[in-house]
Amino acid sequence: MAAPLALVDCNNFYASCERVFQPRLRGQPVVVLSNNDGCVIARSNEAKALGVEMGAPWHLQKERFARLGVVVRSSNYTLYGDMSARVMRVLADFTPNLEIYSIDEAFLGLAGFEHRLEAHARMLRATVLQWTGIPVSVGTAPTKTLAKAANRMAKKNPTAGGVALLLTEAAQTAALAGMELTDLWGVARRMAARLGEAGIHSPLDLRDAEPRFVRERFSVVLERMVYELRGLPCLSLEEIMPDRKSIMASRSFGRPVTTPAEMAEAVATYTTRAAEKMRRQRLATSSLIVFVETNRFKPNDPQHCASQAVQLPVATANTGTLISAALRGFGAIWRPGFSFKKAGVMFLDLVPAHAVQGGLFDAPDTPAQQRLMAIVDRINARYGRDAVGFARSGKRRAWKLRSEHHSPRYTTNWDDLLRV
DNA sequence: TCTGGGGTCCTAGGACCC
DNA sequence: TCTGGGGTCCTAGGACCC
Repeated sequence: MAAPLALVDCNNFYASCERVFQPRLRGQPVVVLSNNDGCVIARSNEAKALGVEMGAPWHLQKERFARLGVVVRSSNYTLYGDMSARVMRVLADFTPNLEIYSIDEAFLGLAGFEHRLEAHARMLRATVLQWTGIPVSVGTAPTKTLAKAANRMAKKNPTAGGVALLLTEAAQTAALAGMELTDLWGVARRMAARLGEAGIHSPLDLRDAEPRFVRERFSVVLERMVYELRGLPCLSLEEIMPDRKSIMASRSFGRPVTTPAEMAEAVATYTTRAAEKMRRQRLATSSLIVFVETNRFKPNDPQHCASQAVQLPVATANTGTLISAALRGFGAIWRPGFSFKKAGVMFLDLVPAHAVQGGLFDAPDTPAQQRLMAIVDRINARYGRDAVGFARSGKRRAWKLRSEHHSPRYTTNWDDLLRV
């Protein structure tokens, strides 16, 4: 059998975070609301038991919540991010192979723990609870897809104690028999409908389907799922988190926005926020999209949803440059006479940005350049963060050198660099 | 009045190249 | 009748996830 892995998932994560800091909320129905307090994005078990739906618009539920005694919290993403980091640090003590999958989930490679998988899972669960106050569920299985299913069992089954293992085919068959297609990781409503048309009505049907048929009729993704359900791993543990491929900042407005000045301000604000996020991840962009939307929930109002891509000559993480580019794009899609509900900015074509303060950015391409960047980083760490940077002029890549004794100059000669 | 904010991957089709 | 074939890149749109 493949080396087992575990999926650890924080229970009702945002609601649990609120409880850590307000213990009196324990045992009470708690919901957390989205930005602008628009709709429900997290529910405690007690709230779920009362029939509170995910995504329920708050303005339609206010009175009902009050009647039922549901405690309502506005979301606090900074807090949740911090709690997430604490949980992940504890998990790192329980495996050498950790993949942080989302703010509240992680996969743990468990090679070497085969002889005590259940005890390990229970110890992990107790430790996370004790050190962070967050309850988690642990699902252990030979593949990620089955670990997801195991995790679901651990959550649903009150006698499981938050831990479930799907290590044998018999256990896997029994578990899948109790699930709907849409309970599977990667199958949502539309895909389930299409599968139904092909005579696949349950997770067991899918597991036992012919992989080639599934690939031809559907996709390679679904074919992989067939194998995963059979216990043959197709999705590996990704311990190194790859760089983001896009970064977005967008918001719905609390009230309709009709003037270009207000819209432009929103675009500038979101651009600033996205640029901050991007710099935190040491990335830069040469391509952005700005978009605006009217209120899609008011079909009788005039609708205008538009987006505009803007290309920059070089990758940058400079807020001013990005704002002026975003506003240029905004100018192309702004139309008077509409009530806008939402706007946003997305950065694409992200490249590693080795920061040059106030300068240009570009990414090292070749392995040789990457090795050189490691040297550059060390020089900068020792002599100040922008002692050496690099830039690009047209298609020509050049290193930008600075020191106390020389004015900045560009070079393509590595030996120059090593003399700095 | 009021309905989230992020992300990823795959596919299909067209342009273009040799 | 047939009208090269293979490869890459780009874009738009769909589907899914947390």
